[in-house]
Amino acid sequence: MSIGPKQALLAEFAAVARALGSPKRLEMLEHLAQGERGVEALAKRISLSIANVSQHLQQLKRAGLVASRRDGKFVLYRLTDERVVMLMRALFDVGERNLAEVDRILRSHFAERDSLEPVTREELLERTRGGLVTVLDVRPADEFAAAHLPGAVNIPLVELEARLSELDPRQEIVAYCRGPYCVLSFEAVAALRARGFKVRRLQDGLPEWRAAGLPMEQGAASGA
Amino acid sequence: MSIGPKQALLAEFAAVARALGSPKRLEMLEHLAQGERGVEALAKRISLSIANVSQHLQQLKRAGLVASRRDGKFVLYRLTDERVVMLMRALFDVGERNLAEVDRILRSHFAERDSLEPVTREELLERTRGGLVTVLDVRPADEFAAAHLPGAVNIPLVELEARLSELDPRQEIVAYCRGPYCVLSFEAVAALRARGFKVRRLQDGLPEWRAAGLPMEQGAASGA
DNA sequence: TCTATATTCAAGAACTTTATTGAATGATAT
DNA sequence: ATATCATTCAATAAAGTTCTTGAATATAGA
Repeated sequence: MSIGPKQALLAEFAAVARALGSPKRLEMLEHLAQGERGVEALAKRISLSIANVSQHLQQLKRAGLVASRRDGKFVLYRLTDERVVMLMRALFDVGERNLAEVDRILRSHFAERDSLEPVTREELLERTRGGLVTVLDVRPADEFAAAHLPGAVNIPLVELEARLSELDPRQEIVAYCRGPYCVLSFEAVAALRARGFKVRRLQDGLPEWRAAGLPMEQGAASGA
Repeated sequence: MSIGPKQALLAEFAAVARALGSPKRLEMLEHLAQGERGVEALAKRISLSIANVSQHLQQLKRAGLVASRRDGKFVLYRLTDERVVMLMRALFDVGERNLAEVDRILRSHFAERDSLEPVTREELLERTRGGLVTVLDVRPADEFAAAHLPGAVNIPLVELEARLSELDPRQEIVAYCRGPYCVLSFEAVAALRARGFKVRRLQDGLPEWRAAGLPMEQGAASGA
């Protein structure tokens, strides 16, 4: 008896899941969710050899999670579509709710997590309409330039200490970065709170914002 | 340098993805999505040794995808929550949209698929209110008994040919089974169409209905 | 055409996952 | 207690995955 169409389909879907089944590849996907990246750029960010990154990218491509195009000497990779962001969100969601170990890590490293009460996209949209909030993007400048939330100010986490004066201590700040588990925004909130700022984290990051079809801005300078 | 909290989190999420990365386990999850099952019952349905099924179940459990409870001599497994159904849906969705091979399989085995224009949950809800449709559950009787759509008639696929007289040829029929790729409902639609019935497929199956928080019925006899 | 640069391919060692087998555990009923 | 049945554990061989290394392509510019 040969395998039926159902087993064949499940085998394909399982292959997609397997492509998601490596921490390195998840990290690559999170970076690609910010925008297109070349192989070397990715390799640098996640500290892996170029050949190795290339191989991981082939796997992601075979699984239909990323697509690529050539631009001169470079090959640029990107997520195939927003469905991939949704899939990652669903994966993280299950992990966060059902794995004790995840809970432990979140608690031990992001102690304030519970008290932070993250801001939802809808909430942020309403508040920005009133002009009541500073939206703070703590990702590196190049990622900010590629795309960011409308009116956001960019202060990469590493520069935050040095550029505190750019922030108005009386206005509420909403910080965001790459995604729901991007460490940058957690640390930004911790650092700013310690200095008496009124800060909260955006629940998701830029990719989820984009996947929700909400407007974005491009370019280096903004808001501030 | 030790691994940071981010890598630790991604490692956990990757483990969840890896648990989904086997066709057999996906098949088990689809069955568990219908309701609780014992180890032996599962083993029978997907033709795998009991020991093997048990080991797969341990993996799914470690990944937080299923939970278990003991009932006398039996250990019954179930999905941890509806988030798992959402995750599988997101996975199938990405596969269906982005993998040429999936498209090929769907086309070659379910030629009518495009012409079928599946009925959405919302659409079905509206139509049942008007009493215009026969809702047909083509899953085996025991799965039907565990839970089914309100007012549904149960005719397992294998009995369909013999029980055609139970269906009213003038009324529109909406067939459903275990999930979006459950073969049963595709075949039921094909068989009934060949006999001149007006049939369509429900877009999803029972698990998605449940995950959406819609009402269900239990018990063997119903509707008809 | 030749050279430099970005990426991919190929082969191999270390490690992980899978299916199989048979033994061990845990709960129930005699 | 003992026997019985459902399930899990442990050990193993086969298959698959990961990372590394060095060679092979493909493009751009001289």
